[in-house]
Amino acid sequence: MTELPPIDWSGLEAAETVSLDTECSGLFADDGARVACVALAWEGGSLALPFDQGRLDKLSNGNQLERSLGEYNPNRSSFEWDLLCSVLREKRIVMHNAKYDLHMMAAGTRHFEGVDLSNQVIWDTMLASRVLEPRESAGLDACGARHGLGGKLGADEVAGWLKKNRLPKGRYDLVPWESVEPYVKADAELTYQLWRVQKGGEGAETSQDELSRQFDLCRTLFRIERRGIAYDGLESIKCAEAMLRKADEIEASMPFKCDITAAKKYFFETAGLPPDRVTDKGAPSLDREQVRDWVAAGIKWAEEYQIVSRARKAVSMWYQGYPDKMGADGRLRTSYNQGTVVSGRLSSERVNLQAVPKADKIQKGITPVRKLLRAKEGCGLWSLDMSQAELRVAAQYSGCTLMLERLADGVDFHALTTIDVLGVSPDDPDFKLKRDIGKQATFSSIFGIGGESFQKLLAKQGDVHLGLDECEQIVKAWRNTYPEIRWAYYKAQNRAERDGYVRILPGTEYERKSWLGPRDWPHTGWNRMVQGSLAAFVCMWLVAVDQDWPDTIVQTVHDSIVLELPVNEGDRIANEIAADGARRATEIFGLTMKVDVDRYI
DNA sequence: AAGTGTTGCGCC
DNA sequence: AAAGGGCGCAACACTT
Repeated sequence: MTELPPIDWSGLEAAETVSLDTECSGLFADDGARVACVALAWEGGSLALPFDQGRLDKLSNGNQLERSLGEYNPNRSSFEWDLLCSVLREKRIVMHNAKYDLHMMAAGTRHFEGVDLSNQVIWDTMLASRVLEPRESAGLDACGARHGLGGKLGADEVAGWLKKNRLPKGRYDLVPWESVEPYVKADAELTYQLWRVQKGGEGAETSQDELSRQFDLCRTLFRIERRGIAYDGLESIKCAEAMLRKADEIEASMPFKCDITAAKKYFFETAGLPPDRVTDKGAPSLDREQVRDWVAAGIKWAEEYQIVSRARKAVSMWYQGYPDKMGADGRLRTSYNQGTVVSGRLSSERVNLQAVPKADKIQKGITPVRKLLRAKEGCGLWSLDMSQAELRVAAQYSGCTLMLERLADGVDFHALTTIDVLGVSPDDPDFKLKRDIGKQATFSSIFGIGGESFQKLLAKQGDVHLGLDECEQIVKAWRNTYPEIRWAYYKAQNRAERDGYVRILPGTEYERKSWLGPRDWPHTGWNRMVQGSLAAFVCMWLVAVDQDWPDTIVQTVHDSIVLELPVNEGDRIANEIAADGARRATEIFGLTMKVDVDRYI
C-alpha cells in the first residue's frame, strides 16, 4: 500500500469564504446516495479530497472492479473527514445548488457521519444566477462561460469513463480519482470565481434583498426536506396487497390483460368500439372518461378494466411507491425544486408530496393515502390553508368590486355566482350540483377559460355533461358578472407582450419582474401575476414560520403548510401561526386574507 | 439497456 | 383571433 501524501490544510484554514462541491453516488440520501469526494476552493487555492471514490466494491460484481482501483487507494480516513467537517463548520460557504450538497454533506459518506452545514451557506451561485440573470441558463457550465470564467473541465472524461465501463450515468463515485479530481476541483474553483463575479456585479446590490430571500428559502427547504413526514408504510403495503390480490382475481377472469396496450387492442379492435376522442397525434384515446362512459353503457369488461387499472395505478404510485421510498426512520422525503417553475412556485419530486391524492380518488374500503400520514411520538399534524387565495388575489389585482364584496365574511361566494351565472334560484332542487358547476366556472374563468375547454373540463373531472352552447353561455355570463377580471387579463397580456414580463407582488417592497420566455404565451401573463405573487408570498411565509417556529414544517403545497406540533399545544400554536400568516398576507395583498386550520392526524 | 417523447392523471 | 395556468410520476411507444 502506497502511503498517501499529507494534506496541507493551511490554505483552507486561513480562508474566510470557501466554495464547496461534492461528487456522490446518487441524488437522494434516502435512495442511498452518499458523498464520494469533496472539493473546496478559496482565494488563491483549492483542495479536493476523496473519501469513498472509485471504490467499486459498492457494486455487486465488485471483485473484478475492485482490482481496477489497484494498489493505490487515494481515499482519506475518518480522521481527515472529521477534520474537514470541523473546519467547514467555521467557514462561510458558497455552493452551486447548495441544497443538494447540503443534503449530501449531512448524509456523509458510506462510512463517515455527516455534518449539517446549512448555517454556513452564505451564497448559492445557481439561485443567484436565477435572480441576477433570470433569462439565462443557471447551470454552472453556462454561468461560467457567460462570465468568461471558462466552462466545466473534464466532464466528458468522467461521463466517458462510465460509459466505457458500462456503468450507470450518474455514478461519479465509481470513477477513478485521477479522472474525477480535476473535474470536481475545477467545479469548486469555478463556483468560487462565479461568486466573486456575482457579488461584485452591479445587480447584486440592487437585488440584495431578493438574493437573501432566495438563500433563506433554500435553507428552509433543506430543513423541511431533511425532516420529512412520517408515513405508515406497513399499513400502506397491506392496502397495496389487498388491492393487488383483488385486481389479480378480477383480471384472471378477463379475456385480456389489464395493461393499456392490451386494453386498447381489446376494446378498439377486438370489440370494435369507436373511441369518443383521439389524442393529439390522432390515436384512439383510452382515458378515464372513455372507460366511465363504457361502464355506464354496460360495455362488457369495461368495469373490470376500470377497477383493475385504477387499483394497479394507485399501488404503484402510492401504496407501494411511497413505502419503497421511505427513509430508514419511516419518513417520506421529497425534494423541492426552487426556481424552476416559471411562476415562482415550488415543484416537488422523488416523492411528489404536492400531489398526494385526496380521499375521493381512492376506492371504497381502502384507507386513503392522506390518512396514512403520521406524526412523531407526542405530535400531530395540522394543515394551514390560505383560504380562496387565488380568488382573493385575482379580485384585488383586478379591482373587481363585486368579487371583493362577495369575498366578505359570511357570504357564500359560489352560491351567489351560481345564481348569476347559471341563472338558477337557490331553491332549485339541483342547486348543490349547480353550485359545483358555478364553483368550477369561477376557478376556470379567473384565468380566462373558453366554452369548449370548460365543457371538456366538466366532463372529465366532474362527469358533468353540458352542451357546448350552455358552456359558452356560462363562461360569457361569468365574464359579464366579473368584467374587471377580463380587463386585468388583457392588461397583463399587453404588458407581457410589450415589456416581456409581468409584475409580481406589485406595489410592495417585494415587487419583482417575472419574465416570459419566447415560448410562454403572453395570454398567460395574468395567471403568472396572480399565481406568481401568491407563490412569492408563500415562500416568504415558509421562511418566517421556519424562523419563528423552528422544526415544525413538514410539507408545503402552493398555498398551504403542514406542521408537526405537540399534541397538547398544537391547536394553540397552529392558530397562532395561521393568524400570523393571515396578517402577513393581508398586509402584502392589501385585502383581508384568511388562513384555515385543519387537524390532519 | 437506456434515453426521449406521449398520454393520462395526481395536486394547487 | 383565441387560448385557464402551473407542475411530476408511471406506463408505454419508439429510438439508439
